[in-house]
Amino acid sequence: MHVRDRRVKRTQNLLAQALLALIAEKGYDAITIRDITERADIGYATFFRHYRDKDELLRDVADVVINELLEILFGQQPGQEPAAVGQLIFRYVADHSAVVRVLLGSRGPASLVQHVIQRGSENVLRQNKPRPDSPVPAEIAAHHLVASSIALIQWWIEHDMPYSPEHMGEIYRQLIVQPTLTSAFIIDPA
Amino acid sequence: MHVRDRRVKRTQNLLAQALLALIAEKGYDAITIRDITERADIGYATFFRHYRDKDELLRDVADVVINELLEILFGQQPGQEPAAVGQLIFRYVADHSAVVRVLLGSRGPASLVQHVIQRGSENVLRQNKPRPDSPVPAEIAAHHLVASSIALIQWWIEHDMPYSPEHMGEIYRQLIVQPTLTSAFIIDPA
DNA sequence: CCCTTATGATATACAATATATCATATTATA
DNA sequence: TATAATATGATATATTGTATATCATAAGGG
Repeated sequence: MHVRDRRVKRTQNLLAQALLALIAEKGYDAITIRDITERADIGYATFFRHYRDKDELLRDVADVVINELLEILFGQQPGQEPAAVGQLIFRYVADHSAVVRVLLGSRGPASLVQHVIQRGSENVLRQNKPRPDSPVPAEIAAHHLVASSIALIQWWIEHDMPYSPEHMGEIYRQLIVQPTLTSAFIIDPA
Repeated sequence: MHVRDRRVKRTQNLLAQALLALIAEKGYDAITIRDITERADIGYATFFRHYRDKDELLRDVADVVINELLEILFGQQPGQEPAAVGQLIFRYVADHSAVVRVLLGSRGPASLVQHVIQRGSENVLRQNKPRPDSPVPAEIAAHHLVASSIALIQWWIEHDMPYSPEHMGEIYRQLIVQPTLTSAFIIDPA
């Protein structure tokens, strides 16, 4: 197992941190590559030795967070208490609000949110059994579940988290999880 | 009432049509202002006599469609059949799929979708009476209703509309309208 | 019909991307 | 620790796209 050159790791870390800080400051679109390299105190040309463009760096940064969140959401036993899962989500978001705000917020690129929805839907479909007689196709239900979860998180973050994670978990259950599960999936109790 | 100079109207129309065509072809971000003016067969500098930048032109174009859609959704009597409203939405989308695909699709900018959600939520709140004892705040319910409607439309469009508007209307009712209304609003029958 | 104004064509300043080169410093590893 | 490999910094440069200014011409309004 090769440990990559420390210089590379250092550079990429500095670039990632610089990008996150800058998105929070002025939004993704307004950032130039020179902004990033100056903030990271890295030579301008060095950026292109690691990433083709801004988007590639962002994807790299985002993957870490996305995998972490998906792990929390789907890394556990299926058939778990839906309310408990909701609390877990909003606790995680609260604990990582700086980064999540950047990645899911309106200041980040839309493509990222689409990517998260894509990966989340696949997980939902993998872990839930569709109800055969439902007029709501499982694919749509999964997409709805994930997309509206993200929308709810976005609302919460953009309004500076005015309700507790517990409260949001309950809202999440009532507005999203319960209706989706009952109308499109078979609920298997533990 | 002043009728604006015909030349202005003509130029802005040409720019709008060019933008829509180009977004469909290669996505919003990839478009340059020179692309637009060449497609519209308009002088490059002329663009800036009408719009500050690409985004301003897009907003101008989008407002027409957004107002039309909101008119359909909320211009009618409240307490209407939810299923009927759902069908209206998906019929409208089907009839204007080229433009809607551009405006709500992944190739357009995220800010537009946020704007639609914002305006839609305000309308929902204005036309529905919140249930006082609900753990789900009306503001969140309204946001959820609109945001997940748009997500559903996006799914439908991006999958080339595999189900009929009637079927989508039923899915819409079951997955979104019914749960949202029952958990956060007072349903008043006609 | 005449005056106003929108447009086209063109030039130019400027900002940002993307690549190339070469000397230097850092790292891996034998 | 010595040596070879390579990542980095600094710099130059080509390219692309934005944004503004100017002036002659054409189109439209009253």
